[in-house]
Amino acid sequence: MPISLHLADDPPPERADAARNRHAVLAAALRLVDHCGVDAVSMDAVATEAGVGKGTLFRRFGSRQGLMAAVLNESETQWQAAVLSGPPPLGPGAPPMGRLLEFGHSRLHLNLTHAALIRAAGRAGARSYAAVSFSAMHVRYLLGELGVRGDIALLATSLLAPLEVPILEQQVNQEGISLARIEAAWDDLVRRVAV
Amino acid sequence: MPISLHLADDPPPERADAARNRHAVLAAALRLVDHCGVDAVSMDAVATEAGVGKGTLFRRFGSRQGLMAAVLNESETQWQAAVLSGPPPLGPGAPPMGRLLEFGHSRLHLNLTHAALIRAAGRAGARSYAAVSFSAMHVRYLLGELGVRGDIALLATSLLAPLEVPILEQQVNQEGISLARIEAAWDDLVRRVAV
DNA sequence: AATAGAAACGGACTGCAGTCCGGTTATGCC
DNA sequence: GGCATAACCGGACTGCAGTCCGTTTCTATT
Repeated sequence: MPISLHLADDPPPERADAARNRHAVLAAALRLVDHCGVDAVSMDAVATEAGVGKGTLFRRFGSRQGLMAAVLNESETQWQAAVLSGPPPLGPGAPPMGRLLEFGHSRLHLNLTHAALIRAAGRAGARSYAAVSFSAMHVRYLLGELGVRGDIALLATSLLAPLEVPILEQQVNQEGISLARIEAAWDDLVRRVAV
Repeated sequence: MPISLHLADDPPPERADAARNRHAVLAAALRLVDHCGVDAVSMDAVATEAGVGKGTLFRRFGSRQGLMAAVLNESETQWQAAVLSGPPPLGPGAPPMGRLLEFGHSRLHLNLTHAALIRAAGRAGARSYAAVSFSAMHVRYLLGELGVRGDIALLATSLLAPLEVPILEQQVNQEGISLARIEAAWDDLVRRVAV
């Protein structure tokens, strides 16, 4: 009596020790990142903290960027859930324009909060595919609801681009622009784009 | 009878051997980058090719990013000259909207052409300060000419953001979007923003 | 329960970015 | 022209990302 069946064999099932090690590595990485800051965490340190060999880290996560992307994914998943099914105006229930503006503010703050981690994750594995494509999909949907005409997909990209980490960090750290002003400018941009 | 006077002593004058070495390093780096591609060029290789020690490279350019930024700067300078004083519609003489659209297309192509170098230059020294601030300044100026109302500085940033390398590479390499479509979408964005 | 085979493990190994310090060379002054 | 000083030079050294391969551990089958 098998406890879990494995029907479509495309993804070969993960071995028990592999799963255990993956969780140990993720927990160790999260611990070290919280404690020392992203940039001070080396792969050797994570391996030692997790009690595994270095080869294991690279086998499971491919690279340092991949590991950081996996750590980042923990919080991104929560945020995505809040967008898809949390309370309005971020979640469903509010009018589309209200949701869109709230979405931008929320993403802006999240990008600044996780700036170092997002940078360390680079474009490996999860980020440029999970976070970016989720956000793009959601903005496309809201632009559709608003009845915006034109190349919705690229308009969505254009609205998300000014919220990217390097740009926000330039504005906040180099030019000393306040968050309130950035939010207001983004609201203005959205209103101009959304007819 | 001194050949060159040095009036304001704030920047202490560069020693002759230092200048010679800097040119040798830049020439060697450019040669190697053209020949092997940016990512295959190591600092040791540049030092050997230029016939100097590794310490010299790091003294003059600070980091690999700094060296790549210096290499990049050679072509950026040419482009800036074309924008400021070249033939219209990129240079002065054309109506502002025409210049703005041409500027975007030009920057888009340049960013894709130099994508690897721009990425390697990161946000060191020149890029996030020369190229970005030059572009921002120019777009602010054109938006002013167009009579656009609002937070011109941040609107300029918002227009430039979708032209950044990571976003263009995602669109072109991952999603297979054509350059023509990206150009058209940017034109559309500009027209929506510029009232 | 024993076994065969495949997948995962781990630590020694490589290559590169960046640092450091003793030696060298240019410049300003006498 | 000679000398003192400060800047520059260069290569050996460190630490980390990523690789490789012999060894161990799991799982399916009988």
